Amino acid sequence: MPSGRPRDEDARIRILGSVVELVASRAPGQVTINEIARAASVGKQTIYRWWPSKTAVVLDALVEGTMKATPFRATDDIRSDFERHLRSVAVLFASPTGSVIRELVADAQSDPQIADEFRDRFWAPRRELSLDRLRRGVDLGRVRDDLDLEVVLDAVYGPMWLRLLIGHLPVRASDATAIGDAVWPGIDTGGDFGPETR
Amino acid sequence: MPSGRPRDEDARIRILGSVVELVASRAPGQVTINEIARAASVGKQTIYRWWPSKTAVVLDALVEGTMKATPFRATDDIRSDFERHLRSVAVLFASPTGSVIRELVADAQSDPQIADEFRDRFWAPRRELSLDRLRRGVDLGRVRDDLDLEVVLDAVYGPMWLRLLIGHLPVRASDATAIGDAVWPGIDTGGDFGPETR
Amino acid sequence: MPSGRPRDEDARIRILGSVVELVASRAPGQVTINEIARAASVGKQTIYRWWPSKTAVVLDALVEGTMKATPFRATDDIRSDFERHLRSVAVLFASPTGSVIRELVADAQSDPQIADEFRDRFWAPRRELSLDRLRRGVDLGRVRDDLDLEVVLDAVYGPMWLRLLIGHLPVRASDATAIGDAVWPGIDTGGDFGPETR
Amino acid sequence: MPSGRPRDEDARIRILGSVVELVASRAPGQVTINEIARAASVGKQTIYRWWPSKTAVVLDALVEGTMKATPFRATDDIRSDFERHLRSVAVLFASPTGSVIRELVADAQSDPQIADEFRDRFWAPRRELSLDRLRRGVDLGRVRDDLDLEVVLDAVYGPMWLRLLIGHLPVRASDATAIGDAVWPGIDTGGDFGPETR
DNA sequence: TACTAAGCGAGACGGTACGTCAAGTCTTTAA
DNA sequence: TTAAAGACTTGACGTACCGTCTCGCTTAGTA
Repeated sequence: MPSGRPRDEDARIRILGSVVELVASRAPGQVTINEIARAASVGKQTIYRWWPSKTAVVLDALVEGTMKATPFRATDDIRSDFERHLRSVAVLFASPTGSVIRELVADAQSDPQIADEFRDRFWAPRRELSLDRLRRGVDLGRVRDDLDLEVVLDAVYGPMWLRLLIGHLPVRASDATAIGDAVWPGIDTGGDFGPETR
Repeated sequence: MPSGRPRDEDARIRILGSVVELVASRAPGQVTINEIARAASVGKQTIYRWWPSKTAVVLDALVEGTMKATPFRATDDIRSDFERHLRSVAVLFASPTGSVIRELVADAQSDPQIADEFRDRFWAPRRELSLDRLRRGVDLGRVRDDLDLEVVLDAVYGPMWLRLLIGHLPVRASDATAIGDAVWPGIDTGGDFGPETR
Repeated sequence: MPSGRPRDEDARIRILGSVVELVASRAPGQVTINEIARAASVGKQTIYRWWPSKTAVVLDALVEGTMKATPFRATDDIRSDFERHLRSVAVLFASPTGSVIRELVADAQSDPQIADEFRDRFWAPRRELSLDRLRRGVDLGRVRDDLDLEVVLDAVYGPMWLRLLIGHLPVRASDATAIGDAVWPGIDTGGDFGPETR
Repeated sequence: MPSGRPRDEDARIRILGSVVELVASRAPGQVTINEIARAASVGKQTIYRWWPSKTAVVLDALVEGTMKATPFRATDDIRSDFERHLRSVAVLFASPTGSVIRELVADAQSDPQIADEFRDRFWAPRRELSLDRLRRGVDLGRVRDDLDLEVVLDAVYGPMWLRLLIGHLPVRASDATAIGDAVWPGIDTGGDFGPETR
């Protein structure tokens, strides 16, 4: 039985909220721990008690805030499911959360531990969902079964991620269709199974 | 006619060399200007005299060091040209230069000016070459003409870049073929024009 | 031959000056390094580059500022020399420097190294002068030669120091005479040698 | 009639005991409230419920622990009484309590309130006893009646206090005699009244 | 051959944020 | 209501880098 004052759950929420707010309000990487603490009306020590670094807080804020932001609709029209998902990814990337992700990927370059956690807690769960959907397509006989599915996913989501991180082009929900147009014909079996047909 | 002592070209070379060496030797983003200066046996001021910031040095080191590292072979077998190029990209990303690129993309997230310069000096020139190759394919009638070519390029190079930046999978030259297998069938016109045929 | 930018002597002077000013302006021990740095228009690092701790700065400020504040007049009238010296000590203790000394003695209680330095650099030189004067009195046959001179000095200066540190009574220059009246008759040989006589 | 759980008297004793123990075991001023609480197996709040600050606890520990440690023998041999007292003071200063006193005097330099309390509760009661003894000597005609008795006491006890606080010489019981030798001849009336004579 | 102008290595400078530490307060459960 | 436990806010600490500055010295071109 734990004794002593329990962790202040409200403080935790205020901290994560302030992180998203601050990261979105300026260039990522320009947010300081002091600012977060002040914005959340919290002592710096309270942050360091529960997170090992600023980036760890940002990661928590990201994971917590986007757990259900990009759901996958599961129909038998796999391509359509993906395009729909791509659209929700685009919306997410264009939102303040997009800045949080950029900040995090940047920090992950210099901290392998953050990189691991980012992949485990943010990337992998989403990836798994996409992979499931793709495998379902293979099972249905609508997606080729001779492909490296990891490569397929990288090709499908690559455009969105690259534009977020490189910035050579804007991230637009409307590109979801263009991605489908470019990638899907090479992916599907070409069979005519009704709703899958185009 | 300029008087005074001329710029020490050797110092410039030592600086750019030390940058690559140091960035490769540890987690990117952990390299300090002081270390670079010390490693290059150079005063810090000499760096700031010629570059506005540490990241600018890194960018120069990158541009200088990769000017000819990923050449594009130009044949009429477009797919083959791309796969060959992808292989050279993989080799580059796996080399110390890969770390330099990661460092730079990380820094670009927080500094729009760096982002601009990175795109102008590193990304765009390569992109242009790829785009030219792709347009040539369209002209030859071997690549579909109804596609958003930017999206196609993002899909083709996305896997390599994503693996470099996210690290969910290793960057391997052998994946070049898998990328071709997954993406190309949706790109080409399916016509039988000889060398292009598969 | 030293290379690099030389130490900024003006900064050193500003720092020591600000220390005295700040220590005098409030309760000793309430002065922070940040305040000193700000008041001296100096980076905190500049302080830490040259002194290991705040207290070391305070000690330097004290030693530097009082090197000649309490001179000893050397006549053959030993008692008179001491009373004069006691008066200058009282004046020193009542000045801002008094606060600096209190701060320093306080810090010395918790840091043996500071205590050593304080004794070596502030206490001992003054003590030596007093001891010399007293020995001269012995040589002249006007001060008893059967006494522990260290004890005598502690008894002579004890009242001033105790009042500075304990604060049970004010430090007044006029007490110099009272101290002479109380202690001297037990110290001198009682002989009548002219100016020494009372 | 008070309800609720009664104050734990044992906790109070454990706290004061731990303070003395801890202050003696390291450089004074390095003891934290957390350590005291832990050593006394007590919650920090229990300390703050009964004392306003850490230093107040230390003061209580001092006053409580030394209430009868330096008694004054009252005979008609005033000098002898003082020397005996000086010896007990030396013993006290050399004991763990000496460290407590040093800590307290140090803290008193930066906190006038602590300084007041220290003087009221520790210094003044002892001082009053000494003063009484000295006045008795005046009444007996064995101590000069033309002296500032406060100055006399500062001169008599100064050596012990100075050595405790400055540390230029050790505090030794044997110095009590040397102090008597140096100071007393100037204090007494020189008359031959039997036991007082030397 | 001197003089002038700029570059050079070195390292101190003012400044900002960091992550740690202790003080004193608050909030829980148990007695 | 008090106690132990321990989380809380606050604010100073000492460190690390940044980008700028100043020193003595070097390396050209100009006079």
